[in-house]
Amino acid sequence: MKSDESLKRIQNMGLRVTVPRRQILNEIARLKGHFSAEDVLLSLRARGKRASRVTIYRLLPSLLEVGILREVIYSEGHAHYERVEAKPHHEHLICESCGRVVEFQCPDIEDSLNGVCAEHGFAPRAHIVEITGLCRDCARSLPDAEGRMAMASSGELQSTGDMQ
Amino acid sequence: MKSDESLKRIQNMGLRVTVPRRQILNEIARLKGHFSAEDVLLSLRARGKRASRVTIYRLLPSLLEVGILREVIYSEGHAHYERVEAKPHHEHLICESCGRVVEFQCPDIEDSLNGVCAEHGFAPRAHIVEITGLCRDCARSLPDAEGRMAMASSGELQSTGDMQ
DNA sequence: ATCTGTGCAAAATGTTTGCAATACA
DNA sequence: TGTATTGCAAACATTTTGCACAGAT
Repeated sequence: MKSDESLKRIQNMGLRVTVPRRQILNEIARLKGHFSAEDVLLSLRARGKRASRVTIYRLLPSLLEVGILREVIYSEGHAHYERVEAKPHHEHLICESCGRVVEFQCPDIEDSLNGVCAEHGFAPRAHIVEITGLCRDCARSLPDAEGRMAMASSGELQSTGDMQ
Repeated sequence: MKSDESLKRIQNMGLRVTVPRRQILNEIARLKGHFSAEDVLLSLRARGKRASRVTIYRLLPSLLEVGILREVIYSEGHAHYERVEAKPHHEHLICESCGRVVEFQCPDIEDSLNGVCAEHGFAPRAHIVEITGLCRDCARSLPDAEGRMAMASSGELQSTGDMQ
């Protein structure tokens, strides 16, 4: 999405178009993957722009609200975002050892979530599906990954085959 | 689980059994639902015990590691835990308006996650599935909350942050 | 006796808020 | 003009760390 279009969107929600906001939107428009508020700030500074950290923190929720961003990756103690239009919705496999994040899509899961919401009369706004554990490489290289293979859930959520 | 058994488990992983640890484990053993580090502290203090906040923060990760606790509820800015044996694994519907948390189980989702891990050669340790939105009551009482109800019953659960 | 665990105080994160100055509409 | 927005500094909430002392094995 061009940042012009984003500007129009935030304008439509009654927000003013300002220089810092334009800069932030521009910066976000060029970010590819996941990013934090701090990432946006550093990225801005790297190109000599000086919108402040506070302004970023204040703008991000609005960008969530108008659907320009979505929140992702909840298991790391701080907020991560990504542009909604940058890629189709997906979930994450997060390696606890090397930090690698693998994305996946799974229509079946979406369907199941669907059903659950319908059952409970729940109006969903967003969902998180994250699996944490060891990626193939780390599972191999860590000599004793015993204990880690035990699922926290009742299900037997174990890998059987080779990765990717 | 009796805290004796928990003590044995942490002993087996090379940790010493101490008074503060015994108190913390005792307190956790009587907690029913979700709780934070702070909850444990307050709960301890309420019964005149004085294990420190720091000790709690240092013990919790070990309890995760030995499978006495699991982490739950990631979308609130601080860590929440629950006893693994307290209830079977389940996922959460979280109302953004009233804060109510509804638990649900869904074998189909577990199966799907299973499949995904197998495909990627990923060794899962835990997973999070959370749906945030509006519970039935809040969806009704909030005057048209930005079209959130749109798919509540139609069965079209949309992607994260993608509801507009 | 040894070495781990404790707890205080302080630091480190990540995020939010009060307020005076500024800039948009 | 009038109000929303900015940015600084300071507050905040949660979690982590340095260090000297206490306690478990």
